[in-house]
Amino acid sequence: MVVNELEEILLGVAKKLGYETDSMRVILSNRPDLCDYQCDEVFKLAKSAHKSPIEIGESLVEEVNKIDNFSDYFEKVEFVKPGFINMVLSPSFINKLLTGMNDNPKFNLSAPEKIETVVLDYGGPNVAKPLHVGHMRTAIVGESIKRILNFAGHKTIADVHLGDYGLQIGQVIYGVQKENISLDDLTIEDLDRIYPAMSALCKEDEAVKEKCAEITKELQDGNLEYRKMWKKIFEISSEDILGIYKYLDVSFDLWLGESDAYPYIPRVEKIFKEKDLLKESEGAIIVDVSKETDKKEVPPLVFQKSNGAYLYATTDLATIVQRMEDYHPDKILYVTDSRQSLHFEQVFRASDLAGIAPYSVFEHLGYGTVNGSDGKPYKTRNGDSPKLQYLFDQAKEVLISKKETNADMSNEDVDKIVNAILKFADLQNNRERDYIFDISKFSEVVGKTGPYILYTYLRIDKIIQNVSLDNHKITNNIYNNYDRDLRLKLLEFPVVFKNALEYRMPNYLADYIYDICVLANAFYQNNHINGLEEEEKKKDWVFLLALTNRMIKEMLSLLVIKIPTVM
RNA sequence: GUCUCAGUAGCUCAGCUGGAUAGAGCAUCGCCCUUCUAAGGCGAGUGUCAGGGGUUCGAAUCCCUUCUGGGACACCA
Repeated sequence: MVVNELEEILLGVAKKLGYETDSMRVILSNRPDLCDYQCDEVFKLAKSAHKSPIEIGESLVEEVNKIDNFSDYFEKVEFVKPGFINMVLSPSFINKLLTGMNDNPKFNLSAPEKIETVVLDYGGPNVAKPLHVGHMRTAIVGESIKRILNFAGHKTIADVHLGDYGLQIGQVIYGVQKENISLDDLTIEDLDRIYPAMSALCKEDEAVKEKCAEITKELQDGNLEYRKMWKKIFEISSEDILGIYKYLDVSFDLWLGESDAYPYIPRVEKIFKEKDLLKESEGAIIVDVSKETDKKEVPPLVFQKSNGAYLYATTDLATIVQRMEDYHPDKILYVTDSRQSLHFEQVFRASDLAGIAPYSVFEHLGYGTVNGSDGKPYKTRNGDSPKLQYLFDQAKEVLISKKETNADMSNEDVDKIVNAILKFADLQNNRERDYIFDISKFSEVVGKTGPYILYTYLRIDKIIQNVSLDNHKITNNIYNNYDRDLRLKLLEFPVVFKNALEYRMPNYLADYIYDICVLANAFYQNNHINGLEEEEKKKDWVFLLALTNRMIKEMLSLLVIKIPTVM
């Protein structure tokens, strides 16, 4: 990639001059009026060499200007006080890199040093409760990170990890019994109603809470009647969940859940017992996961409740055993609400203590709490959060009302655009931040939105459709600043992607796609291609736009967004 | 109480692995459709980057501290 090549040149020069350094870090210019790329290492060299940065910078720049193939890389390299090396790339360098990107299915992205097997745990819907906005977040962020990992060349295994065996099931079973609904008549609407009601009731009534816990425990112990009810609830919910994931184009390799971890619990118990890690405390079995170095108090992990039932932490540990045995992953990533960070800290530590999987295998990728426009968190347990389906319907309605012709679009295209609206609105947020959910913002179709990206793609597509490139090799020319800006932006891809991958931040890609689209819009509106008589220029530009669109399409797919046929 | 995350333009946010003049979208106000799709483009204005200290040649970014708000803190997930 660009920065590597530039770094190599500068490092070579620095070493030739006898400066002791092993890296000359080059970054994208933050003063595009002055240069394309900059290097700020002069300050550090000055410190270690006990010389003035000006002296060092000027000597470096002088030497760079003397290299044989200078014009293969640069148009200009200059030193600017107090210590910046400013580089302007030559057209031939830019175009050489673009050609390389065009010839490479991954746009010159280098292969990973080690191909890792990564298990991703996202989605995590509770059977028994309707999917709400928070579930879209985990599904989309998780799916996007999965696709980013795959694009980078890693191997992924995505597990939906259904919440299908915890207390919430006990609550729903209790509710179904209480309302005396026969299993054959049970519907998703019943579940939507019963879960929030029972959840609220448990908070008020201790006796009901105990009863629900009791049911949960008996279900886990194999009570046939409860087992039958569980199966039915599971089936109804799964159908609903599958439908929504299908709509969102989110898919999983494994459709497992907490219940599938149960067979592994005896083994987990044995491992912990052998290491003498299980302690009794207040009737419950716990694992002490605190460390002396802890700044805060880390409470023990509750392995088994005093009534004998198992909890989230135990099934998570059992799931880790299962995953290590079946897939030997290098990493296990969990995409959940960041409020669960303490829980995962406990589980990761317990796993490490017991030698199931070392702490370094795990990453908890937390995302911000879903808040309302008033800044307060949605109380999902009380059913206050809007259902996901409502969100889809709302976005669709706004979309259709936006343009008369939209009513004539195929359902398929409408769905793709609705997906683009929601996902781009979601993924352009930094996933770690709290998430203000505002339905009008999530139905927005103008500005920095999914539709803007799709619109740009389709316009470009229309322009390039009629020109055949016949293996055209771009010339050494760059024709104007609109043109140059777009070319330079495309070169940033490997760095942007690398950051998105390393930090697991899809919003880096979202921002980047948007930047490309802004420049592409400016480019084609100021440079008419159709009717151009200069054949080479025309083909150069079509080449550029074709590459732009290929990249947009590929990156949209990393954001789980598909392109419609028309808009 | 302890820990933790945040506070950036009127609103919603990006930037935070330290760099030169802090960026987008929305909203507001102009201009551009007989011209490859106006869901677009061009132009205009707005900031004590919560306050205070520190480290550094250089801080929105790192450290300390105060204020404000969110969240977590063993038998929920």
